[in-house]
Amino acid sequence: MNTKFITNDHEQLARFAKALGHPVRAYIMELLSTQTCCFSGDLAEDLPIARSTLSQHLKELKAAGLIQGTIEYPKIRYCINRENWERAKTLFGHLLQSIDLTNNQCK
Amino acid sequence: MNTKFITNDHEQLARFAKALGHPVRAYIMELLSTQTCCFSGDLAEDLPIARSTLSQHLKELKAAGLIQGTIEYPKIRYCINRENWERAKTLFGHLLQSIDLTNNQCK
DNA sequence: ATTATGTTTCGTATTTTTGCGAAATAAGAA
DNA sequence: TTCTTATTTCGCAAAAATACGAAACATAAT
Repeated sequence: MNTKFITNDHEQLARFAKALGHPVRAYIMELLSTQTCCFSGDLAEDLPIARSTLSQHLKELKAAGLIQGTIEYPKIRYCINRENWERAKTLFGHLLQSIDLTNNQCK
Repeated sequence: MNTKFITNDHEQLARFAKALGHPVRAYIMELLSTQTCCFSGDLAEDLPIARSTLSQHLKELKAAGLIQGTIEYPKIRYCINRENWERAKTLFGHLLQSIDLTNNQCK
């Protein structure tokens, strides 16, 4: 996108939103909100998808910057990327809260 | 998705997130956070995309329940869908805030 | 050196998304 | 009735997302 109206913030928000835009990925992020870390294998036991598919979802979350992985052979420990999560929090928070619905109603 | 782990909330969050997962749609929602309503034609003048493409983005936001349109010939007035926006606020808010990053760090 | 383990990458198929221009639509104005 | 206006729907093409199984990978254990 190249316009003076669509800003980097819009692009970044869209990138984060897109990453959360699949039930499996939403589930993973929610799981990481209740426990500090997780492993691909544990997720695979809960989810009705192939391990290779799960791996791709993790890859996408990582590409969007929402998670990061550290190798602990033979496993890989995934956890939230703090810095980017704060950014997502700010961007979503701004959008969601700024709308004062009491004053924002089409009659 | 059909698993006891992925809930309706995950599905709904993903649906909202997916709708926000494009710069143009993120822009539109942000615009609707600063002004009560907008018209497709006004958006079209700001955005570097075809009107038919813009129309599809509006259609998707509508399908996700984030906006609604009321006809005012020859225009259509778009505004936020209050009820669903509250739901989105709750779902995103829950996910984003629940993560206490001070206690959620992989060493 | 071989095997075992947890995970990813590769190759491929299917579906969905994104985008455009042309045509259709619906109602008000002339 | 015909024209104008704002927007959508249609038909299509190109790109991206989703999914799978098979093969590859990297290291630790045997």
